Amino acid sequence: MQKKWFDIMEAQIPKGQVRTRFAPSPTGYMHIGNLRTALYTYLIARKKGGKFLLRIEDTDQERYVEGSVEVIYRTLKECGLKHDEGPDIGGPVGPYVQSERRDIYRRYAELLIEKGGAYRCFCGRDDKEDPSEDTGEKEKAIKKYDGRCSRLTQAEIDEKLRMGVPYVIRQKIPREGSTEFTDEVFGRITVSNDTLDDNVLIKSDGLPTYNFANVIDDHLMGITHVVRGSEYLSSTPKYNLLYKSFAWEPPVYIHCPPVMRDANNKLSKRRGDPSYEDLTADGYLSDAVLNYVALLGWSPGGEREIYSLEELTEVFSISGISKSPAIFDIVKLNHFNGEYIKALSPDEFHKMALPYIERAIGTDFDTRTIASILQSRCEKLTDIPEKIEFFARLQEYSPELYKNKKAKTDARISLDILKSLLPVIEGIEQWSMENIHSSLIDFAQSRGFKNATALWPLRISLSGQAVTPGGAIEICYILGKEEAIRRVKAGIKMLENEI
RNA sequence: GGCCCGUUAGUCAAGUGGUUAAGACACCGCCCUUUCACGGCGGUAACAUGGGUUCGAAUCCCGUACGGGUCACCA
Repeated sequence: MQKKWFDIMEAQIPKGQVRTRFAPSPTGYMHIGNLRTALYTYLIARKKGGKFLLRIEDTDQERYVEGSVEVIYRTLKECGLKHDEGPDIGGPVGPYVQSERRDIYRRYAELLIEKGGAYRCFCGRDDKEDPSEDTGEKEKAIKKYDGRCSRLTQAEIDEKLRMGVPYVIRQKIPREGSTEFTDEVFGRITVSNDTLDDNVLIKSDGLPTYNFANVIDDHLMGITHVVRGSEYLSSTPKYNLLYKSFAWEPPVYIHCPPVMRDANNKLSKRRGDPSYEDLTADGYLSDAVLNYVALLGWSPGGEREIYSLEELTEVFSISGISKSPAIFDIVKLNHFNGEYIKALSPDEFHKMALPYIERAIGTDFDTRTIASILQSRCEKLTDIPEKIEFFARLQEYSPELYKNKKAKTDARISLDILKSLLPVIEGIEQWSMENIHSSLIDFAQSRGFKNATALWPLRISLSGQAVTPGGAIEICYILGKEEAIRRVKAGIKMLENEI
């Protein structure tokens, strides 16, 4: 008894395990919404002890962008979304790149024709409209394909085939009845079949459309849970009809609402919204981005917000996914990032901050001390340069800065303090944080000043700015004795001229 | 336009017939502090709307408004 080719294919499908897939198109960058889809997909697989696969959907050769597959690999890796099967690591149901599965789609399309779920269409491109450009108040598509080729006789078909008339393969949608399915997020959805079109399954270039490739691959790869954006919600009935024609079991569907830039528009790279790599380039930590993104459209239910990937795996549940769109709020991401930065060990933070520190002020400073005063004060790594610039270069500043209500200082008091502070600083033998600290605090006490009163003018003279990372003592230490003295003297001179 | 879906503070959101309607970000105030920040404490602020059902509705039903998705040889 000879086995049919499709029996052989079927036999390879892994059974009895949860299998999910992230299936991006290689368009050049990782969209935030895509990253979130990848995360949820990963989480569902891990939570149920299943497999998470990566599949590249490159059936549209016009949109293919060179190098974008690498972007996908890199992003998944940086985020810790490790896939179990994929183009780079292989697996039992490869190939994992759609353009390499051409023959498979072709054979299944023909099988579908035999089963009566599809037909060849010789009509040629009907040049409907170019949907990429809005022609104002365009007539909305009432133009459904009328299905005329589905009524061709076998003789007519053979004739056209013999003459080499180019064709596509279209899905044959029942004209009557309705199709329904249950989405884990949106619930039961029913649509009338007459709203569905006989869509193209195999294009004239021989490659499948998403509509087809997706179904074939998900089935052949044993995908049990399909996670994707809600834009696919309305075409899902067509996919289910395909499953039905093949007599295959449809997967569990999990459609996610879009991530928005504002109330009316999706996040859009074209309109300047950041992608994942824009964010990391801008000083955001992968873990923070991932944590924030997890909470955009999903909630664990409690009050906690900070979760590592591992913890997310524990608490994630499909029922926590929201039906309504969520607006991406960079301000809240900043907060998350700040929290992640604070949670870093001093060593880790120093390592991450070092390039930014060196770029801003060179290599002549005690970068560990600088990092230590920076860590609780920045939300992004890119905040660093502007905060520490003054260490390298004291900018001109206004004597007004010496006046401070809370510290109870003005120019005159400041001048007095600076003058008496100068010998104190000059007298510090061992230039250590402890010594500077005790000398300065002793000075304030012996003169009966509040610490703030004594240290405000000092910090101004050292930094030339009202807001600095760290206080006078840290800044003194970092600048070094010689430079500190030089700046104090400059401050004195300035105040003398002022008064 | 047809079909599908959604709507709790500025934003993310909890909430599944009875709550003083959580929490977080942002904002404001106070405290702490060598500034800012961190931290602590407190505050402003929400159930789109109209009808039902019910002793009782943010929660259930219907309508309205607003918003989104989709209607490709794109995914």
